[in-house]
Amino acid sequence: MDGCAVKVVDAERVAAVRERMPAPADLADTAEVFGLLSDPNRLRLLVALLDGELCVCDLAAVTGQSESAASHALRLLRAHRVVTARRAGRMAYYRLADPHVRMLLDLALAHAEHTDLMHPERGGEG
Amino acid sequence: MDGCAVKVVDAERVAAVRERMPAPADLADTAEVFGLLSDPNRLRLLVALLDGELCVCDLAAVTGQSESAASHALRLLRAHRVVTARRAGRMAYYRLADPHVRMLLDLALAHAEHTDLMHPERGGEG
DNA sequence: TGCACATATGAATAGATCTTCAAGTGTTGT
DNA sequence: ACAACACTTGAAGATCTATTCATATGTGCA
Repeated sequence: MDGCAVKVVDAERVAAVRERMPAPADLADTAEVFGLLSDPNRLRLLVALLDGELCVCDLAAVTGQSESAASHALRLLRAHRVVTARRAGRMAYYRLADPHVRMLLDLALAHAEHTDLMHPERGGEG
Repeated sequence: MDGCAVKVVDAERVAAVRERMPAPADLADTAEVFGLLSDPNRLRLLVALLDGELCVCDLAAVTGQSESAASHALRLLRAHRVVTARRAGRMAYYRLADPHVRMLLDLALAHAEHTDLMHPERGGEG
């Protein structure tokens, strides 16, 4: 149960916190989801999809990246089941597949905008 | 208003979605926060701090990394105001500084564990 | 069939990130 | 002052990630 090579000050606290630590798999999974949201272009893609589905070329246009880049990003998101694709002829319409990611996006963006209002000095985009 | 080099299928939708797209600075900021949460070790650090403050060596012990690695990670988190440090003699006690990050963590972890219960086949840890 | 289109994919390069090791800062106790 | 301690920092190397260009897949239309 203990294989840690560093010293400990408050052994009791450490043990308690370790107890409550989620399973490594859950942590890894969560970190991966956050990782998917950590790229501005992917984030733009997902925000664009909050309103509903869009095809790849429109997603590329909205997010200002090449279709190839968008496709690569969507592929990643698809692999992690964050989005799903619906094919209609030669078009592919993507939509958000994960309500949990939607919540994360809503929460994070609301706070970003809110924080921006409260602390405009931290950076802005004139 | 339009400097995009790719073609568009549904110009109206594209324009509308562009309207609703948050400011680049907000997007960048949000992506950065997600990026901070996208590393398993940093995530562990933050989860450990959900209960309250801890010193660096205990954080290192809880998260199973070297003190150096923990310190580097905490430095990053501090730089982005996700955690703050309180100094007490030669110890440094870190705590979560950003309620918004706390919400993100709660939400994401709850979902990870929940999803794990519902879809255990996606991966598990003995 | 053949061509144009919408998307997908692969390979390669450039850039970012994480971990480690070594050394630095400031504090406590003798 | 000195040494042990808790933490911080810098630099280097290994690994990951993102973007681009070229090409592939598959659809629709003439």
